[in-house]
Amino acid sequence: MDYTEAKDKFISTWGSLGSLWGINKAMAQIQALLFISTKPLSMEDIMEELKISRGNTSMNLRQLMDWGIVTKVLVSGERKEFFTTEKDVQELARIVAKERSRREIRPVIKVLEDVSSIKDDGTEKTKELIKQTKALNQLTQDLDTLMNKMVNQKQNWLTKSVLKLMK
Amino acid sequence: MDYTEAKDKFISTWGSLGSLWGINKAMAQIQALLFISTKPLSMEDIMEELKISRGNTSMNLRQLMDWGIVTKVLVSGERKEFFTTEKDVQELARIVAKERSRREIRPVIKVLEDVSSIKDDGTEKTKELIKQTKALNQLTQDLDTLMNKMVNQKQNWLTKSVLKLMK
DNA sequence: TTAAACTTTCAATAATTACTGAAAGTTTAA
DNA sequence: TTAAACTTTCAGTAATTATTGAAAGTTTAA
Repeated sequence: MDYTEAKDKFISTWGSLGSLWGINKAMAQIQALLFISTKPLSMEDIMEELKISRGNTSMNLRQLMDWGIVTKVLVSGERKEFFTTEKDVQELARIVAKERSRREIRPVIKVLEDVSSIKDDGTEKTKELIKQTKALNQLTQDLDTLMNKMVNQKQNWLTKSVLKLMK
Repeated sequence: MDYTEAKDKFISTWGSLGSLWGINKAMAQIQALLFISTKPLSMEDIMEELKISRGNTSMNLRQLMDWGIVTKVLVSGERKEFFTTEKDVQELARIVAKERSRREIRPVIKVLEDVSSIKDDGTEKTKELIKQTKALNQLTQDLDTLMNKMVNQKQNWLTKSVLKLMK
């Protein structure tokens, strides 16, 4: 496997994987491209490399910036904008974990809290609904807490977490 | 909020959340319905409650069974099939974690291994590709290991994990 | 200023994914 | 057996989501 083949394989795999970490294909592919690039890329560069339109590139770069994964960089002497992504995988994972917690997990916890706190009218089905959504709420909150704890250990969070759990 | 409203809210929220844990809407809604039901439900029951077709119900139940989340139960005196889901949230989370590891994470690790082991031709871009995919591979494997460790603590895995990480 | 160089927006369209319903398949009771 | 009761399959269709490209918007250099 040569460079080009490996690069394409990485970008397309990472792209189709986007759904796993909650973003769309183009977004994931742009991030992948920047991730293995040795220097910041312009919109033209990205469009050409991934064969996607200007509009698509613009919208997805914006989203990546909203996530805090990609940043604009100024290249002196150049008028157009250039982009880079966070290059440290652990920092990247931290950002993704925090964003997903904020965007997806918290809102769910809110709904589970509302649903699980309806009035118990004494019927079996109401009791079951309350019991099960309470359990789900507890689990979701615990997982969210756990994730945030891991991710807030800053340096080498993963290694530290693995070590602690080995005991 | 009364029972029906709470139930509908739970089912629809859980359904739109399916993507978070990697399954489609109908699949997640069926699981949600079974999760708060006090007794096993037939295909008819599910179709009627969720207003979905027979075909859709059949296909999604099958998938839920493939995941190991839903099981057929025999109700004596009844000819048709009835279904229940795992009712324990922790066990449910363990199943989902294991399945996602098997279905999604392992295949990615495979690709990352292939890509990161291409021959270093000395160019900067090849070095960068190798370096970055190696880092990603390491991270992915560590997270997978961590997840499996947590989940294999069987009883009260979440609580135990949280406690260990608190230190 | 203004016009060239660049970016963003968004309506139209394409691609993907999910769903339906009827026909084919299977099981069971008589 | 057979026919009623049930489940599965899958081609066609609907719903959703992603993408394009051109017009509108913005910035900068002269």
